[in-house]
Amino acid sequence: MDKGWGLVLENSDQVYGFNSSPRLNNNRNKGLIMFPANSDGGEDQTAASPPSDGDHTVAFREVDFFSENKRSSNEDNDVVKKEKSTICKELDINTGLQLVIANTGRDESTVDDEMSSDAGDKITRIQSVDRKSEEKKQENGGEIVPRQFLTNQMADEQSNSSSEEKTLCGSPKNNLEISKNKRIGSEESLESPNKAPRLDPSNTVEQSSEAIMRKARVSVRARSEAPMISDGCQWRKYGQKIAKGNPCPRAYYRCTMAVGCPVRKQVQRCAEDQTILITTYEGTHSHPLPPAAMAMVATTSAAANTLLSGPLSSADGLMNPNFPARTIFPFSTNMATMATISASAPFPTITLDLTQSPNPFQFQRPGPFPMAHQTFDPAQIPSIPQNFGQALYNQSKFSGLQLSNELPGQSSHQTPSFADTLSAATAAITADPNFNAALVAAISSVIGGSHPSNNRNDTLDNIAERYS
DNA sequence: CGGATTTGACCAGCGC
DNA sequence: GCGCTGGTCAAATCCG
Repeated sequence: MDKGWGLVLENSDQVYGFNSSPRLNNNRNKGLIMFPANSDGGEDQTAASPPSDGDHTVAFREVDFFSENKRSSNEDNDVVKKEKSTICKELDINTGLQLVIANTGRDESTVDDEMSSDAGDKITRIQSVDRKSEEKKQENGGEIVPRQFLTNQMADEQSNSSSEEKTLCGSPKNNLEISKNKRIGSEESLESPNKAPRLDPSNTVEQSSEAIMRKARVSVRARSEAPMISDGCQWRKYGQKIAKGNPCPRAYYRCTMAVGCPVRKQVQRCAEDQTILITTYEGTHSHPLPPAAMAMVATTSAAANTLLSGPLSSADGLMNPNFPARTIFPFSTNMATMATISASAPFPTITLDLTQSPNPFQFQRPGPFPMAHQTFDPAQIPSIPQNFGQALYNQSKFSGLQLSNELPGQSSHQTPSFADTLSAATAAITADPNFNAALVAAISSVIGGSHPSNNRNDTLDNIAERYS
């Protein structure tokens, strides 16, 4: 993984100029996005073989949602490498299970105390017991899945894990849901486009690491009539399927920026709300990326790391099993999911929900940014490399955003909450040329980006103190 | 003509 | 073992 991770501000022109492929300029594979065009828009927005947007005739302003005008720094690269290295170490011990174990342990402690009071014990057991049988036990009710929330959605997910997208769509108000993998085979099948044999537990660390990275998914939900989100990478559609429970077809794309790049993404519209486009990224690019793609890559990769970084560090204070999920995430009813770490899905998935506002992409002006009423503590999500977070933070500042970890109940006149940040980012995205930076900043917050001006640990401590 | 998309077929995992 | 489902392949087709 030689791509950069840090983000450095650059001229956004470069971003938009990246996709030079004629295809990308016409109605094919145009990743893009999300804003209904202004009345005077006039841009040709025919969707290209969208998974399901054939019915959408509205013209939209094409926007490179994730195109980024930043470059990575070597420092950030190092940081990421370190984190990956950590994962590898874990994998070295137990390649196939580590991811699940790690996530399970972390999430259960992060999410729900009632269900995870015995987190440590579970981790131990899971490590020494066949995961399949373990899951079976849990699913049979003999043992509650610790990482899941006590929500209806959770029940739904346990009974129906066929589609993470569906799950997410079905309960937009759940801000954080955590679970674990259920299927390893399918995950591993993705390891190789050519149906490579399943991973052998004795595989090299590198292989396992890659496999794990591929398992992690980052899903982005956003209202968009456009067929696909532009993220700066070049994608080639290689399949389309009608997934159960969703009349909208799911399109499969593969990164074509480099031969053999394992990154794939799925694009599908939400069954409940077809204006919501769900883009799920999976894998790690095996090639240098253009600035335009940095943001998304950094985001998804960081998110993936978040999911895969192993048992949460106690330093983060997230291991406290006494955290009532709903207390930590007292989301208001009028706000959709901000960030979701899904476990019922076949893969550990973190969902970045950008559908907060009725239609965040219809925002007319950049500021003042709308303040969300819900709060989301980024600290509840395992951290990503500090430098990365710093870079994003700096970027966010550049975009006129402020990141914070406001606690639930805290007055918004202090620093904006995560939700605020995301909302702000969303708003900025809709009207600010630097929207990319804003988005990245917001997302980075979701996935744990840190920044010096916010006392993340203090926030956690406060939470722990308040709710433990 | 080259590259991307379409789409039916195929494969593997999972549940019954 | 069989059927269902998700994911992928690859030939046919489309398009600039």
